[in-house]
Amino acid sequence: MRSVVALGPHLGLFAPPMSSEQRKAFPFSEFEPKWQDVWEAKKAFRTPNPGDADFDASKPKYFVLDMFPYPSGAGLHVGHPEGYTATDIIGRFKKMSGFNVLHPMGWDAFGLPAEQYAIKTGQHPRTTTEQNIEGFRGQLKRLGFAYDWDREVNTTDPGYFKWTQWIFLKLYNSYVSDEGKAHPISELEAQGLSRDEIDSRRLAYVSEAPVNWCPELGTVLANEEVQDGKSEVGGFPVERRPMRQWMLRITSFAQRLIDELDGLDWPEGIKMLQRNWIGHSEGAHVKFQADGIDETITVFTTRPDTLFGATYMVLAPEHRLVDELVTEEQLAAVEEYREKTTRKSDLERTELAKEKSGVFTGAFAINPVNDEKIPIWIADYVLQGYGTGAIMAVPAHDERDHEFAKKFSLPVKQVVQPPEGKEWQGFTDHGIAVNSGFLDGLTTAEAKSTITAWLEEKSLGKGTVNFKLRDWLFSRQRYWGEPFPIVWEEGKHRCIPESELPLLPPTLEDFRPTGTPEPPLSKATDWVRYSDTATRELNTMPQWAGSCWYYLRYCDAQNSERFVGIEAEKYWMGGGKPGGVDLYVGGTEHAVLHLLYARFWHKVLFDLGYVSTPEPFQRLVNQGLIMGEDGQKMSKSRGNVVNPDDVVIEYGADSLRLYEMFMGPLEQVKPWSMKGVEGVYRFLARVWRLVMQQSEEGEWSLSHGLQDVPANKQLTKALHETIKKCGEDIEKLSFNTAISQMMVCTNAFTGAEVKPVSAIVTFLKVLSPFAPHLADELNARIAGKFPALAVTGFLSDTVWPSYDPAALIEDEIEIVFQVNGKLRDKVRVPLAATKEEIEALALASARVQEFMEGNPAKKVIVVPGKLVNVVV
RNA sequence: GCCGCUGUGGUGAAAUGGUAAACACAGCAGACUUAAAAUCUGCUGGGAUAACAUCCCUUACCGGUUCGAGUCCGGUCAGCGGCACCA
Repeated sequence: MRSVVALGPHLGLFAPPMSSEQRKAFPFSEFEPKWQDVWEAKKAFRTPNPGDADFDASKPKYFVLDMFPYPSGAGLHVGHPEGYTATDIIGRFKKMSGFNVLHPMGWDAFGLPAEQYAIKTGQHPRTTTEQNIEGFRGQLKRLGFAYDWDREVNTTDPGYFKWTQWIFLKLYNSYVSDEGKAHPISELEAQGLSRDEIDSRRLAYVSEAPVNWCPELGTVLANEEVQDGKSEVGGFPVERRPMRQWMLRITSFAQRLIDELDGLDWPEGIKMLQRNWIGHSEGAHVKFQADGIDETITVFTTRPDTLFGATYMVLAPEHRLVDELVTEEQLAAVEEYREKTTRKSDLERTELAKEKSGVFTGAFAINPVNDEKIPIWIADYVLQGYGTGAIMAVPAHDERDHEFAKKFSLPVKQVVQPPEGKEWQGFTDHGIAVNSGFLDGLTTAEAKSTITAWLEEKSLGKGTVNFKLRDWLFSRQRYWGEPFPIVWEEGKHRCIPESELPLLPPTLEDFRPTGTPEPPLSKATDWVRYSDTATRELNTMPQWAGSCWYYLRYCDAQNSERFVGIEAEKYWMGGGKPGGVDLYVGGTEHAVLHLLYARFWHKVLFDLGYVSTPEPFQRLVNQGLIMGEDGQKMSKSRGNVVNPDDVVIEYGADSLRLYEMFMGPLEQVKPWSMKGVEGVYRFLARVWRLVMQQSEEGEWSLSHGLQDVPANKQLTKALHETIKKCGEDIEKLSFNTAISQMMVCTNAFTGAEVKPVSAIVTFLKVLSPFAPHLADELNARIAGKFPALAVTGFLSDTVWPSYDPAALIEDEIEIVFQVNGKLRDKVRVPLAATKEEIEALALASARVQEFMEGNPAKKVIVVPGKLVNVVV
């Protein structure tokens, strides 16, 4: 360190520090902002809609979507441009290939972080949100993305959330029919159903169920937002308490949300995550008569075939029948246990999962299949929220029940015969029913259907499908979100008329949480008062609301009459496939939450006839996380965060774009490398020098090597291979291999003395989706001297070049000779050589004969154009 | 524990069942330069050998299918991600 300091002044004396301009291998910092300005001024990426004068209805559409960002104060992260560059390349490529391309951008700007930042800094969230959006937009513009900024959406804009509220009204005023489709609630009114009956069927309804209350954040959270008993945002403890909340009946769509994944081009892994999350599980409800009192307890089981082995029953501590069942002697113990479990957070419950706990209620139930009296226990390993909150315990064939029975010395009775050599205790797989009366000898599958039919016949139970998915807790006690278009009067809710939308949040000086479950909107006393007798709903919607339908708004972002114009929606979301968006790129972190919620809303809108497809997103691709240079996840605390702005200043936007795509497959997790950025930067500089040359004084001018001559055979081949491979690779989102092909092509041209102009212009067209600034700049420079050979206007408006298959064919090809599958010799043969000729050549090869060691060829495999394998 | 994904040079990676390691990074050598940077050229998986000749080995590990396997099938191990008392 000391020597460097000491050297400083010396270097200063003999070598005055070069300006950074001179050190640059090509003047990207001059032309990149210039092109960005020109594109913006000329609206190069404006996308006309059906009905617009310049709309060409004969072209097919391509809707390519990014998961829109949450504009934080920290600004863009290198992870953002990864997906955005991928969609930008695809979008530009599709546009050049004759599609009308919709490639928009917007802001998911409501939500907790903005509100908390505002609280911390004392600014209004509207102010900080606007600042953050400014910052993000500026950063994105400096990367040269081909967005149609006229379609920008912002979830916090009243012109946007008016329609979020409008969709909520649709949910509020809809129910799900027996066929599982959403219908207007007016149908129920026409049937003369009572107010209470109607309210109990709305897709948006009020519930008093226990919810996840986070005192630190001052809000309730959805199950999906709670991880291990802590809030996903901030990691604060979450406790369960009953509160009056708005819920959305997503469970009514559970089966469709599973089934309709089939028609989507999504990664199997993501489909699996959604299926698991929804958690379809087939089984049966079984009714047990309580002994001595007039109550039945219904349990859910996936193994009705083991009913004969049920030796006790367990209810969740919160089960509504516990009070009725508990006996005098057990009352104190039960009370104590329930007290203890409700105090426990979810975190503690799972942490203590290793050790089973529970208490006997003193009551008994009758096993309907054999009239045995079995004890009823309560235990926290049975969850109130799943199934019926009660189980029949079959300790012989269920691990949890087995553990519990051992701890409390409850009887264990075998009812399934495992295959030879397996212990029956704790055997949970399928086998043969034993000790089970009329089920004996049946396989598990047969026993299941037999007992289910028996139960149904006797009205003791029935086959059921149960889901893990719960209804969606849709209200939050915070300020920075969409207010509900709902008012309360005499304890009843009703919606406000659509004409009163958008319902703006009140202007509040103090929007901090109240510290109680009372939402901050309660502080706006004037706003709260809707009429003399009615007050407004005080909760706001969760952040997910705005992102549930933003892709629809992009289709027609300025429409003030409708959430999206009918024609615009039909065109951009249509196309004959289940999903409307042709390509959706984003991170895996949204695999269950956003993607499930958006699908749910979309299906409701579809059923009600507002959109034309049953699914929102046809093809989904998850980009992989970009790790820090140290291979660790990027984070401020590790100090390994790469700021895209710094990369743009040092190497330019094209280098950043190209590097992000060259790192490796889009979907893969991969570490950042500044050396890698330098590598693609050097590649772009080589492309620059194909066209430009530098004088001694450092002035750039058009290269003398550029000449209006046809490319020779070798260069033509390299060029056409590049056109072909890049086109195919872009479709496959295999950008890294497309870029390496462009490098191969560039290396070939660099080696050539004379640079044929029109071939280079064609190459620039291929390069332009990846490095649009450089490509447009070089094309414009070429146009100065060769106006007839260069593209007029922007390369993004030109047509993607086609390749000539004939140019790819070589006169001679290399054939590999193998003996017993091992490479022994290679020869070049004319392309026209026949199979027989090649085989003869192989057998005549000295090397081949040497390794045949005088043995006769048992078999000769000839793969034309590839190889000959001689088997001896 | 269950489910999913991934294992290839020093590194990021590439390879319709057909020449493993394209393209890049790092490294080494050379050209240019007073010198350096930049640029250009060449070499660069491991081993045997006097050898730029030649041979052997090599895609986490074990086995199978095949004329031929990084690729297909079965098993094992490791890493990453998700779910986790879901009855």
